[in-house]
Amino acid sequence: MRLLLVEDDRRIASDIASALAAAGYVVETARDGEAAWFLGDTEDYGAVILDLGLPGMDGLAILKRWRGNGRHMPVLILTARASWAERVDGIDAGADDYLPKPFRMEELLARLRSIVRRSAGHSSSVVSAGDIALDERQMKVSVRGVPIALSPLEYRLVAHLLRHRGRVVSQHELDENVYGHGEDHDSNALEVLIGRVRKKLGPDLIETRRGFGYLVPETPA
Amino acid sequence: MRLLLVEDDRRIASDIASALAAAGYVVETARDGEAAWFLGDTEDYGAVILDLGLPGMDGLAILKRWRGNGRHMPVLILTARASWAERVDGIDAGADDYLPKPFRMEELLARLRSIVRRSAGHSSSVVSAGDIALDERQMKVSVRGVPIALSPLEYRLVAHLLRHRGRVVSQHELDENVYGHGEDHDSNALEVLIGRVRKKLGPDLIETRRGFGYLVPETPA
DNA sequence: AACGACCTGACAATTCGCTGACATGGATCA
DNA sequence: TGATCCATGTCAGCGAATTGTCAGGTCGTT
Repeated sequence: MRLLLVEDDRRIASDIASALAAAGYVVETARDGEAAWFLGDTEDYGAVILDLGLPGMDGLAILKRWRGNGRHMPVLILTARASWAERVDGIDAGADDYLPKPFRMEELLARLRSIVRRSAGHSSSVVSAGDIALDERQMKVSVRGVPIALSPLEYRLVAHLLRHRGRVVSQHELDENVYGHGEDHDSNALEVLIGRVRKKLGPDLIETRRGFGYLVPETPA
Repeated sequence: MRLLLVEDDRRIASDIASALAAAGYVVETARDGEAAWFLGDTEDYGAVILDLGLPGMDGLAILKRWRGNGRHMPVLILTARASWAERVDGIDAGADDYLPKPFRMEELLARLRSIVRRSAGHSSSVVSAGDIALDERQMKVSVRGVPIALSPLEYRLVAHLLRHRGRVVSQHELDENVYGHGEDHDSNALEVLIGRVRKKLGPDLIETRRGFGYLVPETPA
């Protein structure tokens, strides 16, 4: 999953970014309000982590402008200011959650999982489709209860497809969420990856929609 | 909106209930775990406010059982225990938000608004005309429930016609929406495409309006 | 009847996605 | 250091699906 991290302090940003990367996310960072606003408005992220103490543009104003433009990705606000009035403001501005500094990285990850899960309309950190189950907390995939070892890229691919099961996901969207970004697309790396995942998880999990993308069907019970 | 408030302390329960009532909610209260679990499992609430310090049954266990039974209403957890580990547990159990006591009533209301807002906003994206149903999320077309495989161009054609069913769509408009733009057509590619779609979905779906374009009637059959 | 709009079947060129084989490069360990 | 494994990218080729073209046919309108 692709995340936007908005944090002006380089040290903190890199700490958070590496923790997120270790948890399997693709992270992009913005260090000022302008960049944050532009990226959040034009790119698609699975979630945004937004520090309110920004130079250039107020974080809440950015959030409100995103929401005003119909951007609905989940947003987790970070701030040193922890008064309840601030929290109310943040939540009413359209934030999905609010985390006061200092915080434990574990809590950040838990809240992130929560808002992502919620925005996908699920209530468990385990998603399943057919015989396949994905446990996002443990980053573990199993087929009929048998755990299957996946490489990092394979895991991201499966995770994104399962989070969006029941919907056709374009190759471009997969590119963005599995690989970082900016890859020249004269390569068939994605197709190879799909093939490898199919070999491991069975050929029926991922359907091809020629010309459009891939689909993991919703399990019809 | 109808809410379930789970809180064993009568004093606190009535304080919260009256604040919620003042904000325009209809509130029902459960004072022990058994009642809470039963009500949450059988009734439909817009949201649940769940105090963890319950007699009878642990709040998190109740929440997990709800989620396990497919109850997806938004849940806001209240608790005096405010350690980060507890919060992580609550969120991972499927809570939508977590509010440590003591709290301001304004913050409770703000968080409630937030989780309710979040849980709304799920639309179906299925269009149908007569026997034909189009699921735009899955890019799937079915006739009388039987899924039919369509090529990309065929799908775009059907999608555009169904989105604008009940009105005549000109060949030019179809050209623009099915193919990119700028095609000189001395070709009858579009007519061929129409033919192929009719062969797959039945000859009655698309009517020809000679000299004007094509029409998918609002509800044939 | 004549004309033009539209339909149909057949065919060929092209595109698309899949696969197996190989190359690269980083991590690990003796 | 060198051997080895694993993850991943690249490439070439295959096979099938897709789609434009064309050559008639059909139908409706005047």
